Formats: sequence, structure tokens, C-alpha cells
Amino acid sequence: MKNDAAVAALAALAQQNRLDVFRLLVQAGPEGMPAGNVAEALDLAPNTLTFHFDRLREAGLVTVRREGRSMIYAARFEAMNDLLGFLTENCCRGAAEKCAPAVCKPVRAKKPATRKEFAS
Amino acid sequence: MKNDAAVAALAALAQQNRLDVFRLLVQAGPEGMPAGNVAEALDLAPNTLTFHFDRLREAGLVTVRREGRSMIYAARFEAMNDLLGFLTENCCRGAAEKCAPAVCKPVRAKKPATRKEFAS
DNA sequence: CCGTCATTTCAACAGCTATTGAAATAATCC
DNA sequence: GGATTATTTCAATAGCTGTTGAAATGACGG
Repeated sequence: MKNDAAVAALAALAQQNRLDVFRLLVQAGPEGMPAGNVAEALDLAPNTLTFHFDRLREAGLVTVRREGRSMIYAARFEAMNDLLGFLTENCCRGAAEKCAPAVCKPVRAKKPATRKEFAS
Repeated sequence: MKNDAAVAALAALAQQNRLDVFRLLVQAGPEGMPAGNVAEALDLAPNTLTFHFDRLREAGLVTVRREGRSMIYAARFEAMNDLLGFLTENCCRGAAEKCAPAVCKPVRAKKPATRKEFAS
């Protein structure tokens, strides 16, 4: 992930309403949900919501598709995961256990490691 | 993690220079590094850097301590991990494998707002 | 077509943010 | 004490951001 893309994604999430919107979509899963439902759930004016959706979309965090009269927005999980990876990249110069046992992955590990070791 | 805290943390990271600073500190590990070294590494004016450190500190993402003439800044890994957890919280309503195999944790459901089905 | 539903576009405005230069503080060395 | 190094404070300014209201677009049903 590029630095600029990360800043864009973070900026998109660094706003109360957009963060609420994004988390709602994250919880909704890949099928997404219609703009109207989001507006209702979060009590946002439709034009305000469009503005925020645009930001999220420009940052690559959500996608839209039309379905009848509704626009269905969905979170882009790949983008979210890229962002998380970017933040923790190369943390503690590889000594991951020092800083973030749960999330931090040593340097570049794009694929989730096979978790057979955790059988304990 | 509270919503406000998450927005504050994201806002703090949503800026090129601060993101660079934070990632540098993440890579430096818990011992941190002196302001001067950060300034040199990223080619930032010292007063500008102070401004950004303040933002990061107010957001709970870094700590400072004095050591001789230098101020040593260090990333707060706990805050970073809280933030990552917050973003992925309850993702896909527990069906984590749908959206983020590597990072997303099911977390205990925080009572998703009863979703109104949209007409099929 | 006409009405209405769902969403977007546009312009305007108030409030916030990042950077800069000059000056201040704080610790150390001679 | 006085010079030097490291960092912070302060005020000013240009640029960006979020919200609002009014109007436009696009899709569907009768």
C-alpha cells in the first residue's frame, strides 16, 4: 500500500459520521446496504451522506452499485486490511512480540500464515 | 475503545507527516527516538514537528519523556492495537472469514442495530 | 406521461488545520 | 556566567472540510 493511499484512507475515516458509516458497512458485510438504510440508521441528511460516501469511495474504502432505485454501498475489506497492515508494517523492526502480539506481523506477510502452530 | 478516541486517533494519523512520524516510531519500537532524529529522518522543521507530536500525543498515540536535552518520543502500541480492533469490530456480524481472514476478529457482538431488511 | 421515491449535485459559509518565522525555554558544556 | 544544542511557544496566514438548502437526476408504478 502506498503512503498516499494510506493517508487518504485514514483521512476518510477520521470523521465521526464517516467512521460510523464505514463501521456500519463493515458490520453489514460484503453485500453492503442501501444508502437510505444507512441514512436512517445514523440519522444523516441524504445529501450529507452522499458527500461522505464520496469521500469513502475516493479513498477506496467502499464500493457502490445500483439496485433499482437504491444505491448499495459496501465496505472494501481488502482496502481495510491493507491499511491495517500498513500501520503495523515492520513494527519494532521485526520484533513483533514487543509491540503488538495480536495484530503486528513481522515485516511483510501479505498472506495469513497457516495457523497450525496454535493447536496447543 | 470509544468512538471519539478512534476519530481522534485516525485524525492524528490522517496527515502525511504525522503518519510518517508515527510509522517511524512504530518501527523504532517501545524505546522510541529523540525528536531531533525524527526531524532529520523526515526532513521536518523542528517547530512543525512539535506541532505534529502534540497532535499524536493528544490522540494518545505517542508518549514523550525527557532525556538530557532531548525529548524521546515513542509509539503507544496499545493505542494502535485498540484502533485496529475498533475498525474490525464485529465485522460481517461475526462471519469474519468473509471479510478479513488475517486481522478481523469476531469479537463479542455489541448488539448490531436491528437492521431493517431492505425489500428484495 | 405523471407522481413519487431514492439519491445526487451545486453554491455558500463557518470552522478547522498545517506551515512559517521569530522568539522563548531548558539542559549541557566550557 | 555565557555559548551551544534541543525543542517548544506564539501569532499570522492560506487552504481545506463538513453541513445546509434548493434544485436536479434517475428509476419505478399506475
